[in-house]
Amino acid sequence: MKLELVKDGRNRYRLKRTGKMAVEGIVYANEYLLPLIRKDKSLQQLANAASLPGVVGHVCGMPDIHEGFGLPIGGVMATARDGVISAGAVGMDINCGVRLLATNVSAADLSIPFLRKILTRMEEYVPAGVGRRGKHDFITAGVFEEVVHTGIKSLITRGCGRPDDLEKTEEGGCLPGADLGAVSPQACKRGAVQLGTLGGGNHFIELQVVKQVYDQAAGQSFGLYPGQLTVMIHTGSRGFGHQICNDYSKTLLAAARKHAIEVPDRGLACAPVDSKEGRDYYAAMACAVNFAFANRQLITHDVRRALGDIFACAQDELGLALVYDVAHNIAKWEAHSGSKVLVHRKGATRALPPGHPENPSIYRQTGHPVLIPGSMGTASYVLTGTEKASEAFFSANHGAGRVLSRTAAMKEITREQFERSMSSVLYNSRNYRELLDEAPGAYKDIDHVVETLAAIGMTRKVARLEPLAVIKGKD
DNA sequence: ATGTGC
Repeated sequence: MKLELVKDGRNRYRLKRTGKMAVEGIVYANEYLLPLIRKDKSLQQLANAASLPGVVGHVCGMPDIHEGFGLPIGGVMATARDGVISAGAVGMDINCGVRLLATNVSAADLSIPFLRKILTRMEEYVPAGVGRRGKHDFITAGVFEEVVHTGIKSLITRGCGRPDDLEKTEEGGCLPGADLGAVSPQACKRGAVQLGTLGGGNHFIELQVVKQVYDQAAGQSFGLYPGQLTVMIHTGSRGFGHQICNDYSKTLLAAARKHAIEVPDRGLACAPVDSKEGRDYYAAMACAVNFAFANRQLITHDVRRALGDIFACAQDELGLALVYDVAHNIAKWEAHSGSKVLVHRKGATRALPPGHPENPSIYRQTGHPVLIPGSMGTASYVLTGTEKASEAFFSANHGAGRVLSRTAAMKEITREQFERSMSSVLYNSRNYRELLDEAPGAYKDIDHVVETLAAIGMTRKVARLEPLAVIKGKD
């Protein structure tokens, strides 16, 4: 199948309908990003998604798009009530997402040894790395079950958080419709012991400094100002979501066959939204979504404790207010152009415009914060959405996006390149090879990625954050 | 992303 990508305005391309595509694709890229996007199977994967039953509007590729399992990472696909739901279009790490905490501390006052002390204490409190288990004894099987059904509220009522954390989390930290009855015993077994752990790969806890505020009003509303120390947390649903995605990829493949749905790629295995298999996947996915919100909540609690310890003061003297928490691997029912559609975002962030009723009331005027983590040596951004993003179901990119696979990064990036790219950032590893697959050189240029949408008014830049010190999971 | 495994 020959794919045709036609430029249609600045930084915007239409992927024309061909073969079995029911809708067109839209891809956002500038001149630097477009050749990178053409290098892998992203466009073919978008075209595959466009052929699924009940897909509506456009399938969209964000500027950080790259090849994934089924739907590309950086992809958005919406389906109607009579359409399908796909686990591969949500991703392996269900509700992978980002949180930002704002301190009232000036970053310039912090010495390198002091930052190192904070890193060490955070590492003590938050287990990091593949397969690690959580340290909080109160997370019994009963609490786990409560958490997956009620999200972050159950942790906040147990003293692991503040009341205002609730309204500063997407969906209030709980996606409705979760049912642990739809989750395999194996997934429960993995999940119950992993709450409050960081994981590996691109997950991190990072100390940052607000380098620039572009939008004073939004910056003020979000509590951000130049020179301020912030903490960013990037993690997801760990082995729990991973197991659910694997389990349901098989279930949904069989279901597609049963319902006579032609699946263009097993990564896009799917079932009708309104079938037993479709409803079960949604109920299981919602469990993993709530687990991931709770995971970031518990890590937030541990980060607040760690900073309180090292600064030797009460936590709230340091501020440490939650700015916001966004999901970037999720499927949700949302109203778009007057009808409810199931928006699958995989490596894409919801970005509601100012005034949109789904914004939390404290951010109604500005639009909620959209958090975009860079790679570990590069800047992160805080953005807001705009009305112009409606064609993308109010979505923005989710990060920088890979440009080298993990294996390619291990082969191609030298020690000198790694050390140069990390020269101004503290990190928690003695051996650079442990972090090579996450080197800044393995990622696209975050400034290009963010600018691609900002330049055409699909997002507005609010603040740029630069890394000071980072904890990554190591094996 | 992930006990990196059908």
